[in-house]
This record gives sequence, C-alpha cells and structure tokens, in this order.
Amino acid sequence: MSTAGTIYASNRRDELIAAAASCFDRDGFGAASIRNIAAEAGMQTASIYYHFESKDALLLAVHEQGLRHITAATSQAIEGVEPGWDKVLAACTAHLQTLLGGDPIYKAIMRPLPVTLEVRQQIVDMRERYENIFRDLVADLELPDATDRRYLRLMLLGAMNWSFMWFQGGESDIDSLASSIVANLRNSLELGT
Amino acid sequence: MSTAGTIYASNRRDELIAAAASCFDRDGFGAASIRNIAAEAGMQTASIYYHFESKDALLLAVHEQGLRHITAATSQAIEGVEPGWDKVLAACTAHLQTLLGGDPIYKAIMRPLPVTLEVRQQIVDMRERYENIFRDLVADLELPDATDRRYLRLMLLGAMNWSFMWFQGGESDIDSLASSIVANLRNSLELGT
DNA sequence: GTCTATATGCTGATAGAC
DNA sequence: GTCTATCAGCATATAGAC
Repeated sequence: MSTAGTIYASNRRDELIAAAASCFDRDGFGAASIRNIAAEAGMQTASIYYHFESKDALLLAVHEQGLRHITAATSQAIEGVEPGWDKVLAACTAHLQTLLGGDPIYKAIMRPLPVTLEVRQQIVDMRERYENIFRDLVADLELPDATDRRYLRLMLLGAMNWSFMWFQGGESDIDSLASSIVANLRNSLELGT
Repeated sequence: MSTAGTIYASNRRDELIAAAASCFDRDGFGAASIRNIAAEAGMQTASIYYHFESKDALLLAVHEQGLRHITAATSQAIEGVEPGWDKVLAACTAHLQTLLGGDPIYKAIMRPLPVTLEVRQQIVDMRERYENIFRDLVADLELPDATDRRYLRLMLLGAMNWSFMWFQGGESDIDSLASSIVANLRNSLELGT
C-alpha cells in the first residue's frame, strides 16, 4: 500500500479477478479458460500464475471479492434501521441492487458449483456467512408461530437470486422488484398467529 | 416402435440422455466431456454421434426430456383442481417433488446457460413454455389490485428453483417446503385490496 | 512481474471397418 | 449401431529468460 510497486501489483490482481469473473459468468467455470482470462486482462497466460496458483484459486478469489462487497453493501444499507420488515426491505433492496447492478462477478458466484471442485466447501461457507445477515433479520420479525423462519429466509434469497435468470431492467425496476417481493410476504405474515 | 431394433435404439438414446444429464449436473455443461458421457452409458465416444450430432444437440435433448416430464407431472397434479391457491399449492408440490426427487436431469436444466451457446434461445423458449402453467395459475388468483402477477410468479419459481442450492431431505420435507412457500404468500394476498 | 516457449494431456468431432 | 483409430486444437500448468 505504501509503494507504487505494491499498488500496481494489487491493481493487476484485481483486474485479473474482474476478468475471471466476466469469463466465469459468460462461459461457466468449466468452460472458462485461463487463456481467455489472461487475454481479457491484457496478460499472457503464464503471468496469471504469479498472482494465483491455479484456476481453482482464482475462483476462490472471485468469491471472496464478490461476497466481501455484497456483505459491505447490505450491512451498510441496514445500519441504524429499526428491526422489522422495513429492515428486511432495506437489505433486499441492497442485495438486488448489488446483484443486478451490472458487475458480472455476482452472476459468477450466485450459481451452482461443480461437485468435484475442491474448494467447494470453502465457497459454500463464505456464502452462508453472508446469508447470516438475512437469518438475523428474519429472527427479529414478529411472525405467526407456525412460520418456519429458515424456509422464509431461503424463500426470500431464492426469489432474489433466481432473478438472474430473467431480470432485464434498470435501477428503478430493481427497487420495485425488491418492494414487490417483500410486500408479498409482509402483508400476510404481519397479521400474527 | 414396432420392431425390436427400434426399441433398442430408443432405449440407448434415453440412456445417453440420462448419462449426459448426470454429467452436466455434476460437472456443468462446459466441463462435462463427451467421453465421460459415453463411458457412463457404456459406449465408445464416437458412438454418441450416431444418436446426436453434437454436444449442443445432447444438451437440447436433455432439456426436452426434462421439461417434457416436469410439464406432464405438474399438469397432471393440477388437473381437476379448482382454480385458486389450492391449485397453486398442487402445482408447487408437483414441481418440487419432481425437481428434488433425485433425478439429476432437473438440476442439469434448472441453471444458468453459457451465453455463447447456440441453442440457448430454444432452451429459454422451452423453459418459458413450462412456466406458462404458473402464469395461468397466478392469473386465476384473486389478488389485491396493486399486486404484480409477473413478479409473484417469478418469485414463486425462484423460491422453488433455488432450493437446489440448499435442499437436503426426503419426500415429506419437500411437501412441507411447498406448503411453507405457498402459505407465506397466500395468507396475506388472499385478503384483497 | 511479465514474458516466450513448451510439456503433457484432454477436447469435440470424423473416417471408415464391421 | 458400435467399434478402433485418429485429427487438429485447446486445456492447465511449468521452466527459465529478462
């Protein structure tokens, strides 16, 4: 951080992560090639291996970066908001704004992983750490006794994450999608018992 | 259909589709290899090309088969049921029972497609044809005027299809998941205006 | 840190015998 | 319908110069 050399190195690493995210999104992890990733970052194939020891390590780095950013965005959005459905709405809006905002890294990480991937468990754990934000938000809701809070959380996350499969629109559409999803649940569940 | 030879050929084709579905699910389309698919079906690599002209054609066949089966299952489940939330529940239960019932073909088709894939649009169209069942079911619901029926349908499908990412359980868990998803929506939206 | 060059193996697909 | 044999190309990764 204190020398030009270090900053340069760090930038190149981030450029590689961005290029990898773009390729993983477009082609899927298996079909994406180190060659294409390097080319997209303006590098030779072999140069990648100075920054990452393998293609798997690159996938892990893409997940770390994407999940770190969306965690920051969602955490910031709910800061200071009173627990309850409004806080859930704030989190969902931030979640969807980040996911659908245009950076391919989120499409690259919010999808099924090959079962043979060795780093799979690490990635699953990272995802769950992020989703704990929503577990806490749902825990704070007043809900009918019969409500399964785990299913409610997973339903919410599923409804949002699946939007990659069909969403095409702008920022205001994202907000109305978030509102719609939360409204469809809160009206009904807010009534108690 | 009338000769033993024809039946045999048809069986082998179906075996290839099943093997391909298993490999596409496990490895992803890009990383799955024709060689592994052939091996899993007990064939040599080249023999696949008698039944399918390319790997893309195989992916298309996997989608045709999977979507034909789930369309049949869901259509049958809602047959004769009075329009309304009970009919939605019947459809969701059938949808989830089929998806999570253990056949890897559904995990292979309910996931993002590589954008470079040539048969992509055909697959997207096939998916949408199936999802029209849910469009019709939601159209028949009595809902508050402000409700966006398209978002409601996509929310429902997203909540269900994302369950691949976390679901581990048996048949009764699938039923309670379907009930939970539908119940979380129906109570509230049933009340009108 | 990035390069050129290369090792080693796997890829989708084809040719042609049986 | 399935086989053996093979083509041409691309994969991840490494070696070593600069």
